[in-house]
Amino acid sequence: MGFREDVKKIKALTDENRLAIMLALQHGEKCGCELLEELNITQPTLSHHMKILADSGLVDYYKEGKWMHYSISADGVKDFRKMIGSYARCDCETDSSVSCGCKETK
Amino acid sequence: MGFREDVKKIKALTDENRLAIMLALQHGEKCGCELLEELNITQPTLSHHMKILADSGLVDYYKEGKWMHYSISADGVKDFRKMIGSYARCDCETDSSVSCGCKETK
DNA sequence: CATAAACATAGATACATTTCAATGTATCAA
DNA sequence: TTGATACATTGAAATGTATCTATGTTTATG
Repeated sequence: MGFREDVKKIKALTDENRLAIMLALQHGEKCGCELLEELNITQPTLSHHMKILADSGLVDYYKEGKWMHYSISADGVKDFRKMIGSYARCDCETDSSVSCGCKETK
Repeated sequence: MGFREDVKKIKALTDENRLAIMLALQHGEKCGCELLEELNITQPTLSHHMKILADSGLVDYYKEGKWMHYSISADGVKDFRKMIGSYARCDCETDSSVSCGCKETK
């Protein structure tokens, strides 16, 4: 099975600074230098975190002049929550009209 | 702010074996020795992972004789998804009837 | 062109995580 | 009591991650 990609995506949210960044972007896009002012980290460290968030699909970005503009990806967070829901759920919540996606053993 | 607890919980799902365990428990409880047969890991490694999942609140357990019975915590996964949703969401999804929980700056 | 601002990359350090072998503990059965 | 099963704990090795300083790149401005 291929959980590797899912693990990689979930790891995007396993850092206190990255959680703070997700909240900071929740009301619209910001550039790196704005985020830098809110987070007590250095610029290379921010660059590192933004790369991880962007790679996960949770954050979109575009370059304008010398600025990088970051924002929450609407599709990214939607897909992310759906993926999380496929692991963090129990039988009593299963939608019986939909295949559970697992192979019945025995 | 205290993201530490949330990071700790999210880390519960950042391991391929632990994702496999969550799926394996999705249709009801299992004991450790059953999980051991499905996962190519040693018994101490399983013990390690189950402790992490139990600490996160995603998995419940009880001891019966020499067996540990593990199961998905319905409340645990519900709270987990809610917590994830507080970070993995964008403005366009915000329920306008509810406070966003952030301090308006400027 | 020279300088400054915004960002990326490289390398190093400190720390965390996963895993296993070895060993300990608890429970049950003969 | 002896032995077997299920599970936990300890300690070590390998690997991964977060962070910084130093430096490079790109873009705009004087």
